[in-house]
Amino acid sequence: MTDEIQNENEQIALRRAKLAELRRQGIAFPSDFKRNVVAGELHAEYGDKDHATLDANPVRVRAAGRMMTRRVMGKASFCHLQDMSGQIQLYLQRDVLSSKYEEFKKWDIGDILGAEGVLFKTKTGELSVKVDDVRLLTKALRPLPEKYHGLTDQELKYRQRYLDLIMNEVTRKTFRVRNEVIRYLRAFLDARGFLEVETPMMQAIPGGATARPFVTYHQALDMSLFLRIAPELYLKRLIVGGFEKVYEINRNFRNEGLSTRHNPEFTMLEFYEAYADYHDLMSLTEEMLRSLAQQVMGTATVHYLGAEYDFGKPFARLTFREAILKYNSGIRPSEFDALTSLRGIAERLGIPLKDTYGPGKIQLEIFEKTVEDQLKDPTYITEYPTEVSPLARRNDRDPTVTDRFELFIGGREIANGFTELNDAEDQAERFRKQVQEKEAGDEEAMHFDEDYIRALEHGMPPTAGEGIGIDRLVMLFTDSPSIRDVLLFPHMRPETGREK
RNA sequence: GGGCCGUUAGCUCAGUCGGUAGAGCAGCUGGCUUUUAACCAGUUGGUCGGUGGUUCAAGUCCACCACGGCCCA
Repeated sequence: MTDEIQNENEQIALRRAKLAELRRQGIAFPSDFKRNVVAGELHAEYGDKDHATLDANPVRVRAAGRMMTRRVMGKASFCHLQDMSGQIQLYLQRDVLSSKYEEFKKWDIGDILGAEGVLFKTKTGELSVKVDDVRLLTKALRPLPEKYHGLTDQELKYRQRYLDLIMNEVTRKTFRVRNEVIRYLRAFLDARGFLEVETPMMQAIPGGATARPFVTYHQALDMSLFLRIAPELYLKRLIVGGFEKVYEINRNFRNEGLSTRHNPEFTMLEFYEAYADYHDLMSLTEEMLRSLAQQVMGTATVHYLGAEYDFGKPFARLTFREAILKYNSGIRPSEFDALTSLRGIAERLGIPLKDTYGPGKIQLEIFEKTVEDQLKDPTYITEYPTEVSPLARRNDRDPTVTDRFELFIGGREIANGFTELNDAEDQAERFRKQVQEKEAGDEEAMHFDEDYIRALEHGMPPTAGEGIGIDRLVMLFTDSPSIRDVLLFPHMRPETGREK
């Protein structure tokens, strides 16, 4: 503690001294100031009133917020208060405030103030409060970043998000949009009779996706538990139970590397509808995203990293096979299915393969390497190989592919959906195959979930289900290059004694 | 995991050929009763990310490490 104080810079030391004086006076952290307006309301209601009108009809207001700027001109001063809705300027005069004006001059940028007065317009036409009473509500001990450039250091923006939020309107906007996106998706599904549910985040058997899970430990039960990689198998148990339309918006956890597109915890929307198939979900998703863009952006055209995506047009549709052949002129249709020719293609493309890979897995690797990032405009890819779709229903015409689709926008996977596999015996067979792959060393392969098979044996109606990555969707709608920009507190490595 | 770039005052950034650290904002002192990147005058503030090395001398050159950014796998 002593060390900390000695190491602190002089600005902090000075602010601590000012706080100590407030404590002596017994007015350090008051809680009784009640505001009756926020800045945004004032601008909306009185922003267009002229000076004479405001003078003739005085409007008394009590506002509170963080002091962001300050201009002291001897016997009068201006400052801006910032609250959740915006900023309002205060005008303070010594002749009006007397000793409180001298107090005000000791306060610092970053302090939280409460002020009372009447609205007026300055010479330059800015709506302001002519203050006749003002109090310091919270002393800030640390100085804010520079007023003009603000906080621009990416690392500080992520690690000290509170500062980023204080200083950057763009950041505040991003997280408001995130909230709007989620609210809209809820409303969209609620309006169509879907029931929002919550299923376990800690699971004894992680399932519903191919990914490496985090492991945690339950003391009382003396057992390992996994943080979920997907809610899928629980949501389908609810379909078996008769909740025929369900959805969940919640966190998934995957034990993989960090990148501009991956955070260890991320938010997914998953929804399931009985008596629907994957074609129904493609239509529903298209409608959902089109109206979401319209609602959140006010237009169906989304601008992302310099490109433009029109959600108003019908989304393109290609089968998985068509897509690979379209973007690989060197691959002949006759080479597409046989393991040996596929291995040759992968080798030419420099894709490392494991012995356990079947044709479907190799096709998927080729797809990810050569097709995915070219799918800029909203595009559905359908009929993924059965080998890499262990929870999806087989296609009636071709059992080596499934009734599945993924949606790509801007070269990134946004959604993944399929007609669910409701054949308990086929599902058990697929699980056994996954277990074999796990035993062969694939840490992402699935476990055998006996209770899930038992649930299917009770009969699950024909059902379609889908997952939509909320973070990636929000990245699109906020023009954010990194997933970290749309997570309030993205995962960062510890600072390790570099505290500033 | 690999490559490239970055880390200097609270914040935003300069720093030449290796010669002992600079600006703007913020802060402090004084002036200023409609300012708004307020203005005018003066002024404080540094473990140059860390450790080691080369050198008479390192913010600067070298090695390793930490954290971050971008690209690739």
